[in-house]
Amino acid sequence: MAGNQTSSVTDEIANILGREILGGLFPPGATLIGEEEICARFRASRSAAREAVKILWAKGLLVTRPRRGSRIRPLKDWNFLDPSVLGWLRESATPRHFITELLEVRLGFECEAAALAASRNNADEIAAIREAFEAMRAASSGQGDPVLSDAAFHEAVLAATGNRFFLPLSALIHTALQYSVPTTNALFGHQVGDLDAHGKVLKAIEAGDSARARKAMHDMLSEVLARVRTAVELTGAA
Amino acid sequence: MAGNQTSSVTDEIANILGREILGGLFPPGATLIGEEEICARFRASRSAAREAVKILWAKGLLVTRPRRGSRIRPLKDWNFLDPSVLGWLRESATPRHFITELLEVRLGFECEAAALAASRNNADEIAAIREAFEAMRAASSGQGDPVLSDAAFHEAVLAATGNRFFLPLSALIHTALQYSVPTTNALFGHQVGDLDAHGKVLKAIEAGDSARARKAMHDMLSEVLARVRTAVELTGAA
DNA sequence: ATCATCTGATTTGTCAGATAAATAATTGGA
DNA sequence: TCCAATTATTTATCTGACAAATCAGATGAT
Repeated sequence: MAGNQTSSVTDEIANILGREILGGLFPPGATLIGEEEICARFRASRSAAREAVKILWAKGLLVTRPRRGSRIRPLKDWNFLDPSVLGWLRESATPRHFITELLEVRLGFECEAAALAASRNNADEIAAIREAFEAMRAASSGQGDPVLSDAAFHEAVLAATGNRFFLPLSALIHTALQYSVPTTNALFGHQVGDLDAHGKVLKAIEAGDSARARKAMHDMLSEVLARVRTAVELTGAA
Repeated sequence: MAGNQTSSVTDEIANILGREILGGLFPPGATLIGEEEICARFRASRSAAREAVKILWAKGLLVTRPRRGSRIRPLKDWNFLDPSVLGWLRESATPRHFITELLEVRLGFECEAAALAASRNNADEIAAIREAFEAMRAASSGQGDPVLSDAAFHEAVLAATGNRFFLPLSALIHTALQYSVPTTNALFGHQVGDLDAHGKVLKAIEAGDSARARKAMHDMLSEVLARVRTAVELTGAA
């Protein structure tokens, strides 16, 4: 992910401030630095500063009012499932708690997603799951990125639900994998067992067996959770 | 919901354009009207127009590029769980499919949330669930808003998970209830049975019984789903 | 004729400065 | 001490300008 492809001034400001907010530099209830100070700090115009703050506002991180400045909102209003917010959080999160939290949520909706994908039985979308599975197999023998193919598998399952509200959760999965796959791989080597688990999910969905798909997904994620917990104990709690 | 409390120019533009995008006026791949046209249409400055577009960008609806304008992104990139996006979608959604989709997702994560809330066993947060339950009881006899107290109950469960990533889902619950409660109430009158179902969830969580909490939540949501399907059949499919 | 390159037009990105509106802080009077 | 008017500060909006990116068409070479 080297490509720091010269993002715009506005995005740069939004990213840095977002990172600082998620990192705890501006906790809920605090007030962000004012527009003028943002301009000075980033050597940018007020337009850029304002648009950056609007981005943070759009993600639920703060509210702005004349004279009062930008006040950080309570955590319950933060859009933790937003891709950018997840990214900012990832950079400052304590690994142990972070990955456990992500897996708890995945355990909730991914099992249901697998069940729905099986019941929906859409040929094209199931084919996409199969392709991602083949990519994972290739990646397990060194051909391709294991994180990306793994993420593609799970995202394909979400798409196969035919339910729009599952789609935004792919960002969470992506973040979780970026975190957990390298960690567990470093300790246990390539996860051939994980490939089998994914295969079981795929087969259950192909068979249109909702209950089996749900269980296969549940088993797989529980396994990952157990492995991560083991890894944490070995490396020491963060 | 009378309070159209004179939102800012920027918000006004973002709301209207967001509604139009979610309503299908600008489908994925299409290009939004340009900044100049936005200025003309809303009689606003370019600053306001640009900040509005930035909001839509922040929610994943579009990408902007010089000369190419704002291109609407594919559905998979839309932040369907964002409160504003949900609101815009609600205004133009076909009721039958919409409410079913929402319940499918709730069935996924709310059962897990109830189980987590039970295992976490945080006294303060469980007290909040109980309070919301009492508010529901009051609302069922005409004292207070049934939608708000119902939403408060479910949001309290999410908060009791101690997991930040469940919090943003409260917007989805709120939207779902605004939709389903009036619909089912109109057909079946006040839902006393629903109150019992909520009571079972509360008791399981208070007892710290994860499995029972999960099942109670599942039973309740399945019941709602069944009721909504019945209601749809009675009123005619949309 | 086909392709690459150059030129111009169009649209977003950024900057600068000014005025309006909202609200916190201060001040003055009763 | 308390309340009301005033002042100061911050965001909200507007205007106008230039920069940068990119598409479309013209130009030229092979």
